[in-house]
Amino acid sequence: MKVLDSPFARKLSAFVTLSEDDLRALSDLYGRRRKYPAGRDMSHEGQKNPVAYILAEGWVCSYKILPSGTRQIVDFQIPGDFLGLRSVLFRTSDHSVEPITRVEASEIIASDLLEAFAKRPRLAAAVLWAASRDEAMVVEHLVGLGRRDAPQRMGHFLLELGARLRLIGRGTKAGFDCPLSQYHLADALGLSSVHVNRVLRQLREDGLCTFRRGQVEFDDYDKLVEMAEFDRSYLDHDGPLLK
Amino acid sequence: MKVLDSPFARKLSAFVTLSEDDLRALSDLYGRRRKYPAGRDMSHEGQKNPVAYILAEGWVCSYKILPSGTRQIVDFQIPGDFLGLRSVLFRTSDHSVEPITRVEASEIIASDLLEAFAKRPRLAAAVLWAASRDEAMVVEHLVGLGRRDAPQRMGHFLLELGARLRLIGRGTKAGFDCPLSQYHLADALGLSSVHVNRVLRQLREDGLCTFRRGQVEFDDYDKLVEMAEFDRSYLDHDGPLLK
DNA sequence: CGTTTTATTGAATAGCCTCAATATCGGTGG
DNA sequence: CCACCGATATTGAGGCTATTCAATAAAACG
Repeated sequence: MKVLDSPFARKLSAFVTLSEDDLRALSDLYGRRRKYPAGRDMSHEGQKNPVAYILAEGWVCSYKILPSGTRQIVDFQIPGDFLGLRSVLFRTSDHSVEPITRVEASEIIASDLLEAFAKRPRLAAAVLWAASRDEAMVVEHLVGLGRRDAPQRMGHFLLELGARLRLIGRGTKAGFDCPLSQYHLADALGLSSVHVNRVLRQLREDGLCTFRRGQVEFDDYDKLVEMAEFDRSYLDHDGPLLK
Repeated sequence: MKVLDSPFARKLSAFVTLSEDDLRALSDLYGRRRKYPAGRDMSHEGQKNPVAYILAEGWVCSYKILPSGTRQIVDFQIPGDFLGLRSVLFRTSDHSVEPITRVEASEIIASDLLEAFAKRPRLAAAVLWAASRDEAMVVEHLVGLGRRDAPQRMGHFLLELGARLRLIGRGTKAGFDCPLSQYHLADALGLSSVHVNRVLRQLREDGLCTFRRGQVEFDDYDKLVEMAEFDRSYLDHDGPLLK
């Protein structure tokens, strides 16, 4: 019953009711499991091999590099997340993917995926739900970059991560383990790493949360939610319409 | 042969070869055509009626309002663009939609769409391509907010709009008609309207482009491309894999 | 342990914002 | 057709946020 308890299954089950058969179909999907070392890119912008994965273990980020050399991280993937779902449907991936920790990922064969969708509509619905949630997160990220100041952005980001991790049993309202460096935070939040450091200090001194040595602690969860104007409804919207 | 020359068909045809039959199936999709006045929202955040449209005429924007009252525009839709494709698949739309000009849009019935997809895979592929391009634009927008300064952001934005409009025959390398106010630009680019004004002046004085009285003129297209580091490859990536 | 990466802090600066005032545009009704 | 009005655009002054440069400290790694 390993699959039933995989991060992927846990995440989906939280929003779409999946039968035993659905979950079994899911497990059949999993192809070869591969490991990737931290740091070396798994795929590059413009690359042309349509492969998708489900992250089983570890964290990765998707990013773009600008001509000036600066980097913008678009999103992070944690265990249970899809990786490159879009690049299965389209030839080129338009961003690069870097593993932040050592990563284990199960390859998904595009044709298998489509077949499983045809046979098990609830599974298809669940995966589409996940894809839609990912898109909602990107939109929320965009809104934050455009209209939130640094402390709010940071708070919002940590709260979102926390909520995602709780869903797969890797975090609580008290906090979570986080392998991100301040450079990662800077590149995700559109800030300089220096300022990230200052903002983290601010949050710590204000008794909102503490990020130290790979560990995020929510010192006052509710106050942080209020300060960051974190409204998690975009994360747990209803599942797709099932007829 | 009206459909063959609709903005939507023009856009799709530029990247996926569509047969006469494909285009006819497309035209059958179009439901009632509706008009909406400028200014009043077509749909609100959290609304629960899954309707999708294809924009036939006019401009709209999708945005989110923060608790503080500020607004972040996520993207603009121009003739030929899909509207609310996601809200057909999911119950709630997570953003609001405001028509910028008077708008004409054709309602798309969700079930019709899925039916047409089953019968005409190339059409499905084309629509998926369009959806993927939209997502790529959102990502590029995010990158701009995170890592580009105001003049670059503005230049990039105008160039992208120009490229999109050219695709539907509403613009050239010389410029295009643009109904956006400086407030729209500000809310899209994450700037204050005051600063938008200054940036536009800067671009004008530098001989890059002129935005005045609803008209964008590219005074030196190549120089603007260089200054904004505009790489349009995300806009015209290959069509989807067709077996 | 030495070496590299990551974190921390200070000082000076640049970019963008807010507030506020004025000008211009576009439409509307007399 | 003109006078008026609200919406949009323009410009200045001053302030705050986040940046860059630079130097040091602390962890992490082999």
